[in-house]
Amino acid sequence: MTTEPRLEPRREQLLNAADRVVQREGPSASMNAIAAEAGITKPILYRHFGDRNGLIGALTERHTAGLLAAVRSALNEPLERRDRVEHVLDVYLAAIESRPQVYRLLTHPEPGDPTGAGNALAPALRQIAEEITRAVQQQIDLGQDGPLLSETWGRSITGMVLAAGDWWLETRPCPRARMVQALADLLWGRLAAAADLPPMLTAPEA
Amino acid sequence: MTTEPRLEPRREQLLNAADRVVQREGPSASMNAIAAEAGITKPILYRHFGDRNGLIGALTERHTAGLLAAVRSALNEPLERRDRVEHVLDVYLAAIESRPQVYRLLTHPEPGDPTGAGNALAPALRQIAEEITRAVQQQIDLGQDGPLLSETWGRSITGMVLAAGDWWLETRPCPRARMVQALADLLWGRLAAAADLPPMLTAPEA
DNA sequence: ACTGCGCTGTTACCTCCGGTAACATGGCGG
DNA sequence: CCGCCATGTTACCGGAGGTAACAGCGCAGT
Repeated sequence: MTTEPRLEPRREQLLNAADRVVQREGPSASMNAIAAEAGITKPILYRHFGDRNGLIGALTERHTAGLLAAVRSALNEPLERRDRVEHVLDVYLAAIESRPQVYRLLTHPEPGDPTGAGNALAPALRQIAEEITRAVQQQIDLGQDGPLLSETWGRSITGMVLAAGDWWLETRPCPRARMVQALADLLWGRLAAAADLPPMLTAPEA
Repeated sequence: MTTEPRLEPRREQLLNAADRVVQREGPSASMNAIAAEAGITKPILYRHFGDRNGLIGALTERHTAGLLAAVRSALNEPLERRDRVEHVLDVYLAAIESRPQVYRLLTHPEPGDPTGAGNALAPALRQIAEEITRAVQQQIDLGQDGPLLSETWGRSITGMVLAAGDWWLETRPCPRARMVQALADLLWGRLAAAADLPPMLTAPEA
């Protein structure tokens, strides 16, 4: 995105090394470890990327493109609305399932930057949220509240799928298709539509 | 929760100091800074709390109780379902609004612990998620999929409100009541029910 | 052929952090 | 008077991110 790969080959090699280390050790890999994997020492890394945030930023930018493109394309698939939503959910879950370590990096980077933090959504996820917002705005008629609702919902849906996806990856409580159904059902208001259950008595042991 | 306050007064004093520092400097405050605020030096902190995670853990436990109790009570309010949900949302947003730094600590702690991380939901939020799960299970008839759906939805709703709440707190795009409406509308399937918008043509500039 | 420049690389160091070891002090019940 | 226990200290360790200073190498330009 920022520069063509062919123009900065050394940078690409270093990013490849960093990628390998992060796959192996997680996003908290040290700069020393990355430098060692690349067969060099720290100062070179800093020359190329400025600081740690620059490195992991460049690393995430690489992978963000793919996920973002997949989600965007899913959002514009010519399907019935419910099928489209299910498709988007499935694409996201399939992505985090196929390469968990990569997407852990995108979804849960080490904050590091104390300025303006306190945000649940990492940059890659913010981009996804914006994509959802845009899609909602373009495809659905929400009246005059459209802008506020679509902005809110973009972030909300992203946070929802993020939390659900993390939990699903960790505990694998069900196959992917069922998870997609559960999330789509929630968005389709099944929580609101389902019948009441009789209130629990104080002693249900009888 | 773990110990009565009166039994360990020193510990409470230290936690008070830590609290002050975290309010002032955010969750990444150093142990030295906390010790200095308490008028002592590091080793005493480590004697009382073991390590940094112990300290911030004790600190979060303190505040978690209040938020959790508020949410739980809201979940059991005898209202119509929509009103109850709105009430829960409002309680949560009011809480993070009233003391943002405190709830930033609960919702976005410094990970620190590399084992088993990669989870979007901090401990306090996991407890909220469980509370929602329990409420859904007790109050709503979801058929035989109940357990899976309620577990999924508990996490999902928590993640959704977390992301939306963070964004709302940061940018304040609307008053709280409107935010509550936007979120409740999403849960009530308005995304599914709203009318289609005509597909954008390739050149809408004409 | 020499010079300058830009890129690659190194060693050695700084500061700050979480965490620990070793030692000193003071109150208090037996 | 004696332990004992909690309180407190200074001084240190290893490792993190980050930087300064220096060294080689290839390759233009004159």
